[in-house]
Amino acid sequence: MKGPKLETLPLPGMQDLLPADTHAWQFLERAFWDHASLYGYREIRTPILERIEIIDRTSGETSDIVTKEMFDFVDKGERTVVMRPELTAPAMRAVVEYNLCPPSTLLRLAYGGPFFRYGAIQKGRFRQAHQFGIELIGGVGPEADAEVIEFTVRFYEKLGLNNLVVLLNSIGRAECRAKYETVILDHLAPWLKDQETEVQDRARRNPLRILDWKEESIQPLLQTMPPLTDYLEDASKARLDSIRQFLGEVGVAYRLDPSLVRGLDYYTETVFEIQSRHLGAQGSLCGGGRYDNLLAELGGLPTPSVGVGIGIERALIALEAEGFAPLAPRPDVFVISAGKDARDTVRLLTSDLRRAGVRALSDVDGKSLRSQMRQADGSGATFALILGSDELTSGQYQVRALREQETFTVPAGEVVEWISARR
RNA sequence: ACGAUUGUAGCUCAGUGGUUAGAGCGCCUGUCUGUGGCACAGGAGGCCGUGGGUUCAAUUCCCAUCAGUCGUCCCA
Repeated sequence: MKGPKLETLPLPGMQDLLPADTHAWQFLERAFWDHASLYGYREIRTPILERIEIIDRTSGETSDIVTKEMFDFVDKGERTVVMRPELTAPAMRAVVEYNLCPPSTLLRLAYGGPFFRYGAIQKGRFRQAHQFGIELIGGVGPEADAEVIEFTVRFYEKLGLNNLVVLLNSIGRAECRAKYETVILDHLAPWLKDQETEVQDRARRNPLRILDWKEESIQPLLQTMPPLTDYLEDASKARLDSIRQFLGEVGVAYRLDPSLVRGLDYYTETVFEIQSRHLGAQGSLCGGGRYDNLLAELGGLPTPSVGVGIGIERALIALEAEGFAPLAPRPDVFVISAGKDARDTVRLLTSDLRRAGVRALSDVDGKSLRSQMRQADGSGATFALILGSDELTSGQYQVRALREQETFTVPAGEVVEWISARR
């Protein structure tokens, strides 16, 4: 029943995480959840599939993510569904549905999981990627923005990531942004006239994103354009100033970047991003900001909120560049049978050791003593416990300390405790 | 989407228009009747990414395709 050879590679942009990789992931996951609990953030888990409207309405119909990077399809119930391209909107959908954040309350949510974007693939960019995130929902004050930013910076500090740059900006509230967008278009009108219609469309669809454009010919114009800061409402300016003050007070370094905008349309006022010098083109490790209108967009009560998404793959790439190499857990003992007589005892003793909380391995194939010693060595076990007919009759077991190359004799009845104490 | 580059052993990579395609590392067995790393010897393991074309002959040359990597765009 052998057909043509199956393609066993994962789909483009998808990754298998092998045992050699998952240890670093587990390390990162533990670090994140420890950190989240320190700040009082509690986990929420939502489905990977979402109704497409949830994403359309929130991410912005003009964003790249919605227009060309959606993993969407029609399910058997003829619903158009999408593999979530980010985690904030789904979490907020749940907040609305279960009214998790009634008026005048504060809600701290954390999450971690996969998201999907059908985009180009390169270093640090996948079609299935993973992120952690937190959302501080119902927080109006600039303290909320500062808390989320500091949370993120401290998380990276704990991981041992240095060489980070925190970029900070305010893109204002909707009214102010609308005003500024006409300023942008006016300023660029002479230049835009000579561009292809595709470029003109792109500009009109979302003028703010022009700040981000990398085209050479537009750079001089961007230089002379009045900054968005000039058009911010007083309240937005005051918020930005307070955030800067709060970050300064706790020693979080940042850089104001007036050209920082985000790819998702739901942000208001505060936006920030943290970059690593290690990643080059994909320098952004995480991105976040304030989204005061998102809950209302989803049909909930207007609820000011701020959050961040932290890319797991990118954190790992940055960690690796810093020389981070997590140690795989090693067995405490490898139990070896010298000759067939001891196999039963080996099996039972291994079971006893494990039940006592000792990481114990043994051979399952009746291999030679030498082979078992090699397995023990290769496993990185601290001890090799050797059982043969001599040991069975004398009741004195031999325990070999593989690193120290010393052999101890331990009475059979005490061997579990002996190893347990020394592992 | 576009551009560059690469697909040969489990891994890293040589190599050739012509019989059985190689190395290092790793793996297995033995030298060593009950003690690992070191050394030595032996061994297993390849539709040379896939499909087509040129040719007496293709892993090698050509085309296509799929996939990886890197970059542009954008982002986590």
